[in-house]
Amino acid sequence: MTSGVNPRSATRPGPLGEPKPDPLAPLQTALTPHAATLRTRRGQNVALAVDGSEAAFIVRSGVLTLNVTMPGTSRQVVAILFPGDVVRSSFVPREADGALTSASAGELWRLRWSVLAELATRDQAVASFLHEAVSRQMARRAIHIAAIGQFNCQQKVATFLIELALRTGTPSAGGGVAFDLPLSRTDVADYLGLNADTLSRTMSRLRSSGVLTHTDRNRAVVRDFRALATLSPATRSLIDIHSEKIG
Amino acid sequence: MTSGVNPRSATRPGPLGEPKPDPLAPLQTALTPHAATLRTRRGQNVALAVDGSEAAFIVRSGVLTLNVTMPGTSRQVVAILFPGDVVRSSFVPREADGALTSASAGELWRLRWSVLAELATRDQAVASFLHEAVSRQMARRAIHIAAIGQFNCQQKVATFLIELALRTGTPSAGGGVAFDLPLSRTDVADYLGLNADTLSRTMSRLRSSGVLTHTDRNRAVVRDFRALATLSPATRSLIDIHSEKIG
DNA sequence: CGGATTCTTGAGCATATTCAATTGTGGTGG
DNA sequence: CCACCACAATTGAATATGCTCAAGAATCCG
Repeated sequence: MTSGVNPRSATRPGPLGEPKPDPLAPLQTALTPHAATLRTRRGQNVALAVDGSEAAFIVRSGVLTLNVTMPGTSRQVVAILFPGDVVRSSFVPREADGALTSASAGELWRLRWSVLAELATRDQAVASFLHEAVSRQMARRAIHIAAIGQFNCQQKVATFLIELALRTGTPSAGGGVAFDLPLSRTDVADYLGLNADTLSRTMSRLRSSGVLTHTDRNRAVVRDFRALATLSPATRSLIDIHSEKIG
Repeated sequence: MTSGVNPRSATRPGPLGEPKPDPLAPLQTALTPHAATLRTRRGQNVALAVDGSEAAFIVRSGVLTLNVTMPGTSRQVVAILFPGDVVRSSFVPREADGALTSASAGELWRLRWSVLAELATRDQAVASFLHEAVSRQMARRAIHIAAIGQFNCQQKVATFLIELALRTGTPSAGGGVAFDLPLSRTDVADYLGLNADTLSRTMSRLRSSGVLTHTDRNRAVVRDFRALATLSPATRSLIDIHSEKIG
């Protein structure tokens, strides 16, 4: 059974092939004694609170989505979470039907927030990691908000593809970039504030214009990264954020 | 000169009139020795970095907007900042033309981030304040993202009005809620991912349907809060977030 | 009071949505 | 191995919602 689950997700090679060290390695000894390790499968939901009290989650591997559904509207994917990202239960407003959903097989650390906060007061590395993780996520959300609010359909899709290509892409034959699409069309549409039908149409247009190729339903190859890059107003910001994450 | 500047902004009475204690009072002695106090006027821009190094800003009074402009698109207001909110330079991605703009007269504390981070390691109250401030903001952004991504025009406008009414509203004669509109139509439109014309039209419709009244360009009265509340899918979440902020 | 903004409003238009039909995929069991 | 089913994705035609552009009204500020 090789389908669905991406065997590379645990080791996660860097963008365009550069190997990436695990940024959580230094924290492992500090955190693991207090953290529960959760293994998730595609589609699995993770409860946002541990018996009523606030929890913190640290993504070890895989991809998750943080979702919110306001009454009477369809779901909104508030953020796509990658390894190194941190979520607190309180990041999701109450009465908003929040959910943390695994998009691929992966691993999570879960701690009570009170415990993690306590650890942060003792261990400066933990405190600093938390601050930086949250700060990175704020910057990404700023891009996301700008994309949802100001971009047209094609720009939104291009932005999403570039985001993924930079995160999990590897060079493919012919100068392209290949990467997994851990999210379903519906997930992506809910992330971008688009209709799934419209999204599908837009991706088809990208495919027929030669920018994109699908080897598989869950895998894409960007044949012409340059062309794609010019389609998204956020390209420069995304590249910048991504290179920071490494250095 | 009473115009534009809201004389209440310094003391800031709570929602619907309950007096609200200054949540920053306990931190005053810890922070003020290291913070520069900036007084802003409506329309003023605040530089996001202090001579090249990362800065942190804590809103004392007034209202600010955090803006981002991707090349080739119009501006997006990423967040509206109220007293108690914290912003780091790194919350804005590079290459995104970030700006921190004052929407009303107000006061800011500015520190180098390195200094604030250092203070947080010594003083647990500071650390805890930072974590909670960021967490609150994450939750608000989740609502904002859901609003931009999923709501229609009327729902977006209703959501915005409720947000402001809960924040800065005071009961007015006849059971309504009166509050300042510190943002221009264009600002609000950029916040909601709408066209300014469309926004104006929508507010006119609310006005002619009796929900809303304008005494002044920068001041609004919600005559029927219930009716407005039913127009926004995020009402319950907003109320919840707002009541948390007090308790 | 006058000039410059900002806001409002209308008419026509464009983009994305809706709804429905069709095709494609992955998984299951014969 | 194939047939089948359920689900996801694609595609088309009609529609709706919000946008553009332009003109006029209101308000701000010197």
